[in-house]
Amino acid sequence: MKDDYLSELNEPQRKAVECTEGPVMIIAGAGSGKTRVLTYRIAYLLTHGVDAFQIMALTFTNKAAREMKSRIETLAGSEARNLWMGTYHSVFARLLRMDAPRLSYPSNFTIYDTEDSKSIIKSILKEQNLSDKTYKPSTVLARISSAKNNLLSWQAYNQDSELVNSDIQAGRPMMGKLYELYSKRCFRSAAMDFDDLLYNTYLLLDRFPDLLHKFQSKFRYLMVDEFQDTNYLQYIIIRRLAALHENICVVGDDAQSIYAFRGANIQNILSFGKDYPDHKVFKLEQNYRSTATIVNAANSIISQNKKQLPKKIWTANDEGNKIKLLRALSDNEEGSIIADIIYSEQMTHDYTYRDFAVLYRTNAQSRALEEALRRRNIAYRIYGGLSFYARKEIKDMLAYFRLAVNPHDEESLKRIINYPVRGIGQTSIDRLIATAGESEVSLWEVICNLDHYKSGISGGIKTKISAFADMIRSFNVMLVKQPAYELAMHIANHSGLLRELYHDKTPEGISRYENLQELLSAIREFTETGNTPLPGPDNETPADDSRTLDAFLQDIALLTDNDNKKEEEDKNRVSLMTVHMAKGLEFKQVFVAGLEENLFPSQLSLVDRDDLEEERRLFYVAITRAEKKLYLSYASTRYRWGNLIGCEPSRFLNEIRPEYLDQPVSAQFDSFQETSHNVWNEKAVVRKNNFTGAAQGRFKPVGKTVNPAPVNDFESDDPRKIVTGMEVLHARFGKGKVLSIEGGYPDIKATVFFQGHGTKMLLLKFARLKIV
DNA sequence: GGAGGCCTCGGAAGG
DNA sequence: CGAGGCCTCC
Repeated sequence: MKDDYLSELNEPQRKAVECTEGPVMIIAGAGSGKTRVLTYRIAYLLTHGVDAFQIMALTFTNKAAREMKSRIETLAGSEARNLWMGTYHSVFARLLRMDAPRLSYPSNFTIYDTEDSKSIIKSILKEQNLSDKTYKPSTVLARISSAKNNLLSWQAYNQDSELVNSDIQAGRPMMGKLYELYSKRCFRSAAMDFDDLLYNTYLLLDRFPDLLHKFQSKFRYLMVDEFQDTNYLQYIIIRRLAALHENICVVGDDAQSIYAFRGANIQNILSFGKDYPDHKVFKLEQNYRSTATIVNAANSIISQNKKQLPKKIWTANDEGNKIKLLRALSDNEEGSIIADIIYSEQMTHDYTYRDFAVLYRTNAQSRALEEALRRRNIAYRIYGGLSFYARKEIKDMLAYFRLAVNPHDEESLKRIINYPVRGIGQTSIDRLIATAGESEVSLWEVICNLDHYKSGISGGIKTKISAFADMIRSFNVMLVKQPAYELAMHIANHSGLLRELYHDKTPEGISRYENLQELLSAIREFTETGNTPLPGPDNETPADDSRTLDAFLQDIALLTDNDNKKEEEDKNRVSLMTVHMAKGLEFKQVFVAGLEENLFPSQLSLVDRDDLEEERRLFYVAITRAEKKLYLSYASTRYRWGNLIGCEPSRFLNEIRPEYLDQPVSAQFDSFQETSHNVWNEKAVVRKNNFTGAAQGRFKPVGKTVNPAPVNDFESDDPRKIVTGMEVLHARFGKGKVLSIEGGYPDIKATVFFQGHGTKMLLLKFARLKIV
């Protein structure tokens, strides 16, 4: 009875679920029920006598972990909460919280995000008088990151003549030194960056055999999702952990590896076979998601790649519709066509907005799509963009919280020592940092002992610094006895941050204040219910420890995506996102926009064969998101950094066998049927706008204006009325004069007279007009 | 300390 | 073109 759910699986899926002992590799094609197999496998272990805390399951994202965990709970009961399930970073951070003191780190170490890391590098560059042009912080960080992911400490890095020479060749001889300084600075701040969470876990297991043995015995079963996106270091760690029991199960699909540019290593799939010669392989090749046409088209594309594991994805689903090719004259028209189809599909068929997704290669493409959807009042949601916890005001508040927990955290200290303003200027801060660096102690250490360290700071400022230190210390003292919410409120009020934002009555200021309130409510909820957005297993956390601000910070440190936005996801909206973000999702109808050479595939990938193969896998991921209908669209012109450029259809379109398409791929656009939306909506630049009358001072031209010309008299502030009579410059027709207009700000359709070209209907862009 | 000017640069993105 | 960083000026 307890195994009822197994009947929902097909033969290969069931075998993969039931083969729990020994090394197992599951190759799971797109739409083959990969997540289902993984969840059922864990549920199967739980219902067959394995304790949840003996299972470690690693996922690619927090979201995947959360979803899988709740599904396991419905299958196998609340015991599932005790699983060690999460991302590599969250699971390893939890290990490190237990044993970091072995590495001379405190258990309450701070976790630095990428922004913190870059900021450290910037300040090191400044101190070392190095240019951030030759040493771009992102490049330096990437180099350090890749060193750690190849198990190279800064000492080992500097002894590796090949690396040192390649840095010298690249004109960056100081790279090794920067790695050293960066590592030391993180250590002094009692902080780890994302890579340290992996690297230090490795060190812990490598240096301390007792710990290695402890964890090896504890975790009898290991499972790894999205194995194709695992990097070398991650693989080394799980191999170590699995060495005793060798119950290791990896699940992945080489055809969907789209993160090689970030260190993911498909090679791991091959290494697995060598490292575990007696491993079993299960291939999940039946696709349940898509129509036969879509599956076949996807196969015809991916087969162009040389590097791939042999497998044959098939489906028993209906043939379905042919793939629709959409050709547009411009990026804006592409948006219009897509929006029109979405509108009519949901009107005439049994579809609703949430069934649609528009996928694109670059974020910049979203603008034209958004405008088209907005114009038709179609609700949409853009995935990606700035996450809640990345906002300035949130990071400021969190910096206070982090300092209360760990005052040595230099990045947080620098961030808020003079925010709100308390008269500690940049010069003083620089002096303090320099002093800390010379004495090799933390910034906090210097601030607490101003008279001991010779920093050259005057008495008056010393007093201010000491007052700040006293405040932080008082927060720190409250940490142990105050519940998270009360302490957070106390800090928000006594730091002056809340007051600072309360008095800012600009729209942005109000929004920032609201965001802070939202953060405080989240902490309140955490304090009252213990709920955090992160699926952290809590069985080993002492109960009295679980509602402190410290615990809250730990829970959110590794949370970056738009989580706890449950109600957002319930809304009925069209989804807009990059193909990368779409991995793991599925939609009834999918549009892939911008299928043009140099865009998808991106021009940066065309130099390198491997990059092109990854680009093709990306395309494969895009089209396999579709269940029922797939549309591929391309435009003949597109705005790129303000310039209109000509585009050709993507080579990928020609790699699809023509029988799966509704029409041949063609670069000819002449025969395209005009609709009300695609007449002449190419952008024109407004050349002239010296406003007079009522609009003067209300509308301000942003950017350069040329050739001033008289503007019609007007009474209204309505920019639509201002436009008439204006001179515009068009990419194709040159200068013209606006005769009449329709529509609304900021996109106004105008009839324009061009000498030699007659009158044309144009879309005028008013993005350059700012209301003041 | 904040607003505005000038310069640079431009792929995608989890933790 | 537009975002972000840095510099200057008030």
